[in-house]
Order: sequence, then C-alpha cells, then structure tokens
Amino acid sequence: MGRLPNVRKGSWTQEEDILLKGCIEKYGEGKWRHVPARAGLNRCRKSCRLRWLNYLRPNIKRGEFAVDEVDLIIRLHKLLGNRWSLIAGRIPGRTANDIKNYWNCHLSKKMSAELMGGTTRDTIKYPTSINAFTPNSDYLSGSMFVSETYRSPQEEERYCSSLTENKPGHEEEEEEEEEEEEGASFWNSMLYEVADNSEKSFSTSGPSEAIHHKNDLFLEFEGWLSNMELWNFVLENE
DNA sequence: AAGCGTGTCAACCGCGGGTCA
DNA sequence: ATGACCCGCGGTTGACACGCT
Repeated sequence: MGRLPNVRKGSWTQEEDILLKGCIEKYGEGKWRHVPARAGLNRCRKSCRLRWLNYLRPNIKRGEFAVDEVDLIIRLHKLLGNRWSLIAGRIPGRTANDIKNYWNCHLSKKMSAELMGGTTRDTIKYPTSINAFTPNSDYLSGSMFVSETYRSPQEEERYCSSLTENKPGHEEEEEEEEEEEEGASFWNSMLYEVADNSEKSFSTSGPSEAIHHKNDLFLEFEGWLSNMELWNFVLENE
C-alpha cells in the first residue's frame, strides 16, 4: 500500500492555487479525497488540504505576530502544550502551522533562555515543564508524561539518584500508577483551582465531586476548552 | 564576490482516532 | 468485533533568503 505514483510535490504554483480555490469555492471544504480530481490537480488530498488551510483560506493573517498575539500564544502554550490546532483556534487568522513555526523559531529559544536565566515559575499550576503536560492519548492510555521535564538542581539530583536505583520489575507498575495519580492530581488541582476561583459562572458547571475517573475529568476539561468565558477568566488570572 | 551559517516558512510524513461497512 | 478508509494533528524536513566573514 503506498503512495500515489506521479503525484506532484513541492511548492504550489499560482495556477494550482487558482484551481484549488475554485474547487473549494464550488464544492465547499471537506471531502478532501475528491478534491484533487474535482480541481484537476495532480496532488494528493493531504497536500490540497494543507495548502487550503495554511495559505488559501480566507481571513488568514500574514506577517509579524502582534505583541498581544505572542503573549496569548505563550499563555496558551503554558496551558495546552504543543496542541497547536487548539491554540490556533483561539487566535483569529493564524494557522496552527504558523503558530508552530513561530514557536519553534522564536519562542522556544526565548522560553528556554528565560528558564536558564532562572525565571521564577508558577508553583502548582503546571507540571515542572515548560511544555505543559497535555491531556493527550498517552495520558488516557496511562503513560503520562510526554514532554521534557524541567527540574530544579535539587529535584534533578533526586531524580538522577532515583534512576540509578535498581528497581525490581514489578515496581514498574507501581511507578506507572504513581505517574498516573500525579497526572490526575495535576488536572484535579487545575480544574478545581479554576472552579474555586470562578465563583459566578462556573459554580453550577464546574467539576462535580463525582468526577473520579480520569476520562470523565478529561472530557470535562475538553468541554471547558470551548467555554470562552472560562478562557477569558483563565487568561486574565493566570 | 564567494562561501558558510542561520533563520524562516511552506510542505511532507507518519501516526492516532473516528467512522462505517 | 474487525478491518479499511479518511481526516486531522504534530513533528520534521527542505528550500530559500539573508547576514556575516
């Protein structure tokens, strides 16, 4: 099973852009498997989709990121980690690819430089990582931490010594459980903290005591992600 | 002027999740 | 329940531009 033979790759020409744009305008977005044939393009569907989403779509903002956009990206990245599509959803006119590129070129270096410079960090809100722990499938499947962890020198020392200890095999399961608990407790803290601080609008919709299962917690959180009022609150009080 | 290093951005690739037969 | 197919995402790569030596 493989790749389509003789499919064009590389940069898009103006003619191709016109064909693709015309096709989307005529048939609408989606059904990407039909797009190459409909548009008369010798491109794979993924390439068409990407070109549309990142370049041809109307209302795409180009050029320098404004200061407030950068600030928002940093805050959102703290909260969400590398979930670029979610971050892009909060920044009108910017695509996930743009934001990812901007982060990789500008902000990741800046952030790690700040880290090295000993910038103080928030204490409980996020795991000890510049890349926030993200509620991805690894978390749901039980393997928790996917991002590189920052530790203080003392923490690092403890961590290293813990690594050099010989651990019998059966303790691995216990470690996984501990990690899982640690992650769940992070989400619990975050969700409850937000709920506690947000008396008015979330007193009824905040997390109920019945939330014990991590999947429930995650689903609850995903629901909150689409709550603009909550977002405004989090960003204002972060 | 030429060579080299670095930054930027568009595009590709592989994978995971969802849907449907 | 299972496998095929499609979509969307994030990581990575490659090409080009630009600055420095």
